[in-house]
Amino acid sequence: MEMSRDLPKAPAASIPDVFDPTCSSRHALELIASKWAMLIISALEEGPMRNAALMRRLGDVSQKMLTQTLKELERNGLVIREDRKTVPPHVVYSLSPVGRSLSETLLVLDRWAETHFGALDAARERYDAERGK
Amino acid sequence: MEMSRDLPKAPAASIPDVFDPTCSSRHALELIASKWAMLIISALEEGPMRNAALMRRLGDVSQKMLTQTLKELERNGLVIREDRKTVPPHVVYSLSPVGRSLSETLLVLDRWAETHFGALDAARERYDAERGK
DNA sequence: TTCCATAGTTACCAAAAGGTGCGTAATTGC
DNA sequence: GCAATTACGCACCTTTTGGTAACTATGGAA
Repeated sequence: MEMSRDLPKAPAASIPDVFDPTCSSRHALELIASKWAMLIISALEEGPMRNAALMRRLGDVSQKMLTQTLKELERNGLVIREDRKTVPPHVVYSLSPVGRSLSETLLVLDRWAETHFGALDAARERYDAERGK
Repeated sequence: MEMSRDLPKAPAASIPDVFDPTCSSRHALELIASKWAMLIISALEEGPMRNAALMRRLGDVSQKMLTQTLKELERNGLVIREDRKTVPPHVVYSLSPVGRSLSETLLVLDRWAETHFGALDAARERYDAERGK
């Protein structure tokens, strides 16, 4: 426990702040600021799922993006990947506790989208009508 | 109020569902699933701001992306742009009521990121250590 | 006269996101 | 022997995102 006498540059164990570009909470935000990450987390909130089930639930995700996004979420500890190492493959994805804490907020966001998308559509139409086509 | 006798194709005024690729609530989600949109909305929650103030608050956004993102948010009715048409220019951005309803949820997300980014960092380090670096 | 300030725009470029299609492994059922 | 199954990996391509730098307008200050 170093008691350094002067901390000329250190931001004093700086308070976490998403507005601080050097704070890695930014990275956390950018991780979920992705088209598929949000939906995958929300989907897994309904329970553990296999690859094919997730594809069906998300509707139009490509195999590549699903795998890729799941890998990133697993890497960051939000999703748990259980590979039963059988042939044919049997892999089950589920939320970690941290992932579950996030899914609650994301479901609120989903509900916001489902509630207000009409207002957005209307605003967009109005904007495009008067301003540029 | 047309009482059509049969609706063979119409999804019965389908319940809004972010998992439905044809539901424009998807578009609403994707709008905010952007690095800067989330932060801009959160920043404007602190009050109306001018271009320069937003740049300072966000720390590392480029002028181009700030303008571009603000324009999209304005187009979708989340942000209000007030141009006083003076020289030098004086433009004030603020949240619309719909934008404000969103910002509440986004602030929860910000706080989630600020709370859990440490866990994500640790998980990432572990993952990279054992699996491919 | 020349410079500054503000909030842009535009052209140009690099990087990342995202899609399609093909190959793969080992076991089960035909 | 042969096909189907499942969850990928890889190569190739297009689109979107994002960054830098240069240019714009105009009234007031130096």
